Amino acid sequence: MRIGGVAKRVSLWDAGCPVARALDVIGDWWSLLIIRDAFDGVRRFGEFQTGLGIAKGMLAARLRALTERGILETVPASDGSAYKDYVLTEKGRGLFLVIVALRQWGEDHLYGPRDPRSSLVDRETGAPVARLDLRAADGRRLAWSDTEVRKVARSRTGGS
Amino acid sequence: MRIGGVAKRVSLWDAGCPVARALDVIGDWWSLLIIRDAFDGVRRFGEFQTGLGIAKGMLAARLRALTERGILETVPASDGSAYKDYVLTEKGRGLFLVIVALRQWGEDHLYGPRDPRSSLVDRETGAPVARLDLRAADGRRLAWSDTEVRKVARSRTGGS
DNA sequence: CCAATCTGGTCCTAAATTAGAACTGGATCG
DNA sequence: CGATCCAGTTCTAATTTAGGACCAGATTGG
Repeated sequence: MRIGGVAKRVSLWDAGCPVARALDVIGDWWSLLIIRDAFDGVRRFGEFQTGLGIAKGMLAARLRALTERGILETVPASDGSAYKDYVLTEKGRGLFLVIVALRQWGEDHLYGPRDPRSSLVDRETGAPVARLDLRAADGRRLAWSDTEVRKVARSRTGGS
Repeated sequence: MRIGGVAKRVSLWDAGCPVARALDVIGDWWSLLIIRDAFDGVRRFGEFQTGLGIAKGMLAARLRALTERGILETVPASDGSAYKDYVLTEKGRGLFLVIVALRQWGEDHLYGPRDPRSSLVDRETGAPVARLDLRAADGRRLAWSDTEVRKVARSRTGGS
């Protein structure tokens, strides 16, 4: 007997691991790109749609999900029209360093020295921002091998 | 006439934006969780499979893709058996700060004060690591609104 | 050495998700 | 007021995912 599985996407929410839970919220193909555009000042449905090249149905579903999860909120359009803007909440703005970390990794490992790419700069000086680094509570720089995940209770869904 | 679309997943690779290109490589549902587990010392197929609760077919496909993309590599099993281990390459280890940024955001916004969760600590002192922060080249702390993405040439695929 | 079990996959099927295009209804513009 | 724009919704087809069954080597136990 050979019955097919149920393809319902698994949820990562019930994990003791904040990484898993974060990915449950923003770990799909489009959410972080929408959020990236929101950081760049994109606010309107149509702007997201043409900028990303995403299907309208997907975009509508993602904007709805991100709004329900408190990452975006809708406000009256800033141009005075009857439409609405999608803007980041405080929680959504908290994702800035996730975007920056992705950007720096991409710059380091996915482009050749001459490949054209955008760059994140200090608005005041125009110079590229510094690299992120991990530090101990007392300020010492830490490599990944200097750290470990302290596990909590028993959780069946995630290692860390 | 009403024909359905082709559902082939779009590629983000051809973007001038390092964020988009990074997500093209590790932006799916499972890759970052596999990488997270690899940082925690998981090396064997079966360990990933039972730890993540992922279907074996998906896991095999993801490990293959991550290996092809130079994020993981296979080495002879460390226990001397004829099997092989999956370990992070230098490129893969570069994703550590992405995981840390996701973790810190999750800790801040997805858990209540008493919800049990794992924690990343300095191995030497056992104290939680410091929060990531963004700095200018000269060391000034920067908020997201102090930065901007400087766009490059014309790229039709991504805003930043 | 042989059988049972374990490991690391592949293959198949059903269900869910995605892409793309058509359609719709209200807002705006001329 | 008619044409057009904006922001979706709806529909269909293709792809992806989840979950078992299945299978070939490696390992273990007797």
